[in-house]
Amino acid sequence: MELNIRKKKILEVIIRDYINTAEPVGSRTLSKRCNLGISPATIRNEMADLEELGFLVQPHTSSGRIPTQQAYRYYVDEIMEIQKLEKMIRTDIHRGFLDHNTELGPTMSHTAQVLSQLTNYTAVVLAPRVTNFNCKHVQIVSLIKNRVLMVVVTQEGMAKNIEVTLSQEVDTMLALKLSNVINGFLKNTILSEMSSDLIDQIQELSPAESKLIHEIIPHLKKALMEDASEVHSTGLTNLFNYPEFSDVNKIKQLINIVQEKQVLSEMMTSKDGNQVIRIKIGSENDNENLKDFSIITSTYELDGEMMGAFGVIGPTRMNYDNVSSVLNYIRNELNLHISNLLMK
Amino acid sequence: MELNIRKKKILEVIIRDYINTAEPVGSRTLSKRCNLGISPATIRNEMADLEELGFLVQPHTSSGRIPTQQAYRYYVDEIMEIQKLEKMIRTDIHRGFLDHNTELGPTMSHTAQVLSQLTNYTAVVLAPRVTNFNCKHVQIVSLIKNRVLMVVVTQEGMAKNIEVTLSQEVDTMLALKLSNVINGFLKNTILSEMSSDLIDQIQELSPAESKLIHEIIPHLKKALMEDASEVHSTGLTNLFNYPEFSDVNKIKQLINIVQEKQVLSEMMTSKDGNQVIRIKIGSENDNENLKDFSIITSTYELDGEMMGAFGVIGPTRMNYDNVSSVLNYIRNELNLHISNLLMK
DNA sequence: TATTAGCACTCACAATAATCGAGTGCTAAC
DNA sequence: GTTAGCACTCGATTATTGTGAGTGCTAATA
Repeated sequence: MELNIRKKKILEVIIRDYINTAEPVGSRTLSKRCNLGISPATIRNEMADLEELGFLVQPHTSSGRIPTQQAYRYYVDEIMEIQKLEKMIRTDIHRGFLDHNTELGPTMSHTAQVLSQLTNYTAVVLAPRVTNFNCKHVQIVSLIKNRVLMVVVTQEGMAKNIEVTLSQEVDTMLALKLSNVINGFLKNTILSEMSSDLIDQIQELSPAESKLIHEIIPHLKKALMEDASEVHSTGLTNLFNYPEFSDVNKIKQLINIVQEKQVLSEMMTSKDGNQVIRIKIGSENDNENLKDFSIITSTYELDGEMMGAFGVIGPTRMNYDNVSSVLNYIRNELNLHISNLLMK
Repeated sequence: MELNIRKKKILEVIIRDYINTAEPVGSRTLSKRCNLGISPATIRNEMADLEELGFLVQPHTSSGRIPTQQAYRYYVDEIMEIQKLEKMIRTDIHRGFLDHNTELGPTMSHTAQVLSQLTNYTAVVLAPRVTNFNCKHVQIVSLIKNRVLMVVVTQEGMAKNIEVTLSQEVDTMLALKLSNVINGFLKNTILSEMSSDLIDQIQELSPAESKLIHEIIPHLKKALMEDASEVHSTGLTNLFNYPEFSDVNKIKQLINIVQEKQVLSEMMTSKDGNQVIRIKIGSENDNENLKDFSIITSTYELDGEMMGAFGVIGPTRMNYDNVSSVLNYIRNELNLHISNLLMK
């Protein structure tokens, strides 16, 4: 859908204004704000056209107009240009990361913190995942009697704990031996290909030990399949200040979103073209609870491999420009620091 | 403060009624509800007395009366008796725990789930802590280059991860050796007593290894000092249904409480006499955000040693009877299952 | 033909007034 | 000591009225 230049300009001003004020925009106000030198009457005609085209609606006759989701989509696709962040803010962010890049956990929470602070919306950050594919090393630690902890270490140097109860008691020595067996195996192939048959071929195992390995492997596989990557969220209460969230039900929806970590995680890591910054507006979201929100996400990488995701949840009346700029810069920072952190 | 029997009865009925309805209680309604065969006028006189004594207030002249915090305190101390839960509910809870007692984490989240479901308030559960004192075993796992993971295992068979970056690269073999040194030490004493001098006395270490141990020990001590016990919370949105929480600011307070895990954890584990069920009403709470809430907590033990805590946050107009009964029973269940889980 | 001034009309919102009713305190009788 | 009766209070609800920012339409204008 192509709009003529004037319509485009008018739409832009309306959207910008509504994003700032949350108030329906009328022709008179608009005439002052946009310096096209056209009268309210003309603007009224244009607005009527834009309404017919589906870009605007009136909350009630005789009020100003507000943008539809279609308008936001048009704005994001055709009008908005992602600006570079101000130099000062950039250096601020950069310094902040330098102060928090000692460990993975703190880096993640710091990212969430910065995101919510800079955007004034709710931030969500997904920590890197530990999966079947990047599992490099497994250390089995005896906990007590027949309970053991399996520590899975990835190629990138992340770790994940898996606790299980086995059929037999495992002491420190046995735990060490079991670890060695599994790690010997991991030298040649990935975990998901470790089948029952392959286990039986391992020579050095007593029947009891073999039985234990047979118990352990499925547990490992299962735990690594589950997308249990940590989700950090901050600034939940930021949204409370916006007029559209004075309704308790909206807040309930928001809390439900943030608590359904599984869903959130899947949504943020699913591919969507080759977009670096991914914008989902209102009902473009599959999740029912997100129908009244917009969510802008991005991902961070290590060696070209997607490690995790992060983003911002806000009203559909979101400051798409600013959030996009912020995400864009944070993405670079995160890529930089994660690689420093994990590969150094 | 002692009240005569009639006053006590009247106060009780008012509190019960207000807890149910959240509406100020008037003399007429009351006269019907409590079967003492006294007229509204008499009740009015008694209510005037109770107001003078500080147990009741009127939101405005010519409305019914509502209980003060002092009234709730009196109710909790002098009137309420903790009932045994219904047989059916008890067996339900018990079965639920049997289905979820395979691992510690799930048991904790399940507890939170049950609590919030049975009470309709917000539930908080503190997982057992790993500290200097119960630390039995430390396993050092090489992550990547000079980053290692220290897995601390307690006497009770719980584990905690601590990630650190050291000054030198540590490979698998070295990690094993360092683990052995520390564990050899832990056989005789507790971690907090491992001083610099003692480290220097260990014979089998090369200078480089000694240096690493010198780095590791403070990290361990520090991490175990921090009260970083996991906090599970559920049923945040339960409170939204109560009329006193239609105000967004109240909700903000609640969210702040639940997010300040450190504070919550300290508050719940601090001793308070020998009370099994601890009730804090409104401003009895030190935390500013909790001034408008009541919180009822309890603890669970293993071998007489406090392991963790759990509780419920709700309006001061809370159903103290029911919550106390539930906590009481959950406490027993938790004691039972935790000991099964950790010691079996 | 596109633009604009003018005008009658609409309708949410705020302010004001009227009504209602559950509740009170007080007094006098039981 | 208890209670019936009564005048009174005051928040909540509903009705009424303005107000003003906005509209669409029409006719004049460039």
